[in-house]
Amino acid sequence: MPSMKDTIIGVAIDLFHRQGYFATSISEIAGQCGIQKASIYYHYPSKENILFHIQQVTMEELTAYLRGNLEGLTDVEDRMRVAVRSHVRFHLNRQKETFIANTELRGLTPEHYQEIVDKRDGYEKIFQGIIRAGCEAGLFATADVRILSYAILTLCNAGAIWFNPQGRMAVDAIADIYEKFVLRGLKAGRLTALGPTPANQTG
Amino acid sequence: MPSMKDTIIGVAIDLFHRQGYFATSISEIAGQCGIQKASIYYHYPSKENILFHIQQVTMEELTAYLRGNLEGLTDVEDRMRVAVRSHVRFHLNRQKETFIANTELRGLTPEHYQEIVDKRDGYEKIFQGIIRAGCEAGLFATADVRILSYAILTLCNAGAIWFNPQGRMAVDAIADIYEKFVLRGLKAGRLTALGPTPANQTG
DNA sequence: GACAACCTACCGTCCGGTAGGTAGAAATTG
DNA sequence: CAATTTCTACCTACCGGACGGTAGGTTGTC
Repeated sequence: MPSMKDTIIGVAIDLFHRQGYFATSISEIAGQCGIQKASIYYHYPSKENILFHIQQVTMEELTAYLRGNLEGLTDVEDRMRVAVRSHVRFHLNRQKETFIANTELRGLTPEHYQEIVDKRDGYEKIFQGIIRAGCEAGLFATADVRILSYAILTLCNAGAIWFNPQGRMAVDAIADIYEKFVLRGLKAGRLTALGPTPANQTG
Repeated sequence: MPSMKDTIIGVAIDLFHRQGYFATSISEIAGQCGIQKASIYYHYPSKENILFHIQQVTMEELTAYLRGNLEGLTDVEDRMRVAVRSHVRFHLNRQKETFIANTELRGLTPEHYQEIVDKRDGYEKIFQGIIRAGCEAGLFATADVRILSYAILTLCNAGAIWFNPQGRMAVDAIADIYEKFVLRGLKAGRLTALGPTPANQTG
């Protein structure tokens, strides 16, 4: 049987995901936990702290999962493939938390906001390191590393928005699609020589 | 001199973008417009209606921009390139509005929500049509068309999050990076035959 | 009897929205 | 042309309700 502390987090994750942080009230969380509003404050000091706790744990586990998966791998392409798969898998398996972590930054106090942003930066740096290594090895087409890393991470987040655990697609099948798309997108090679882009895009 | 109706929208776009819809009050919008809270209700019937108006106009203009850019193009690859550039350009040039349209869906009434989602579906269908044509022509690697379209659109949205109009990167340079990444990612070809993916990704 | 884990009852604040009024420009009318 | 009405674009003042959070009491267990 989970502790009430954990139950609160679970309910909060569910509600924040469904309705958003600001649209969810403490009484609502308490109600779904089967306790009164004031009892929430026995376990957590504030509503913001619940949100912060969710984000903190999610970011730490996301990073730990990636590090664990990358451990021992040296080949750049392998590392990139594994990194993408790790990212996608975590986001699909922990759909609600990662969605909250991606969209509810604004509910945090400035200090907590900074802490989460720092954690996210650290996570992104792992991807940027792989991309940079791939570019230097001549394996990836050279482009702005930060832009590429944001692009890849955002792209993989997409899955978490529409993914339905009961739906027809399995996590691994989705990870496959993203992995191939990203690796092809990164790769240098003759396929990149596709001639000039169509003209006349003023706007 | 812009009308007060337009001023309100402009201020609302700015505040919704900076603070979020729920964290922005009507009095705050009114304050920045130099009028009283109640006067807002002379121009718009509700706070939600202001949000809806922003989203509706943005989605309509986004779609019109894409259709205009695609007009007359028949080659699938050309169409995809232009579609990506169109999407990226609009999102960078109309950064605040598109950000709101992407993140503040929850503030809408069910009816208005449905209306915006329908508009977005229509926009996505244009991309899906191009992808499908590319797959059928054997030009693009075959994969789930809907997943690919979400991936591409989300990927291109990424720019609007961090883009700084005063920063070092020009809109066209960013559009270039995304265009190349997406086209490589989509293409069928020998570079996709990269051997099996690294093993052991249990989660 | 100490402490964990709840409860009831309440507070101050803020927010979206409304009621009703007013100054002045524009339109209508004799 | 002058008198009057109508309309636009605002205003002040207020309401009901919800929300985050607090004070302080109660119950059951070690």
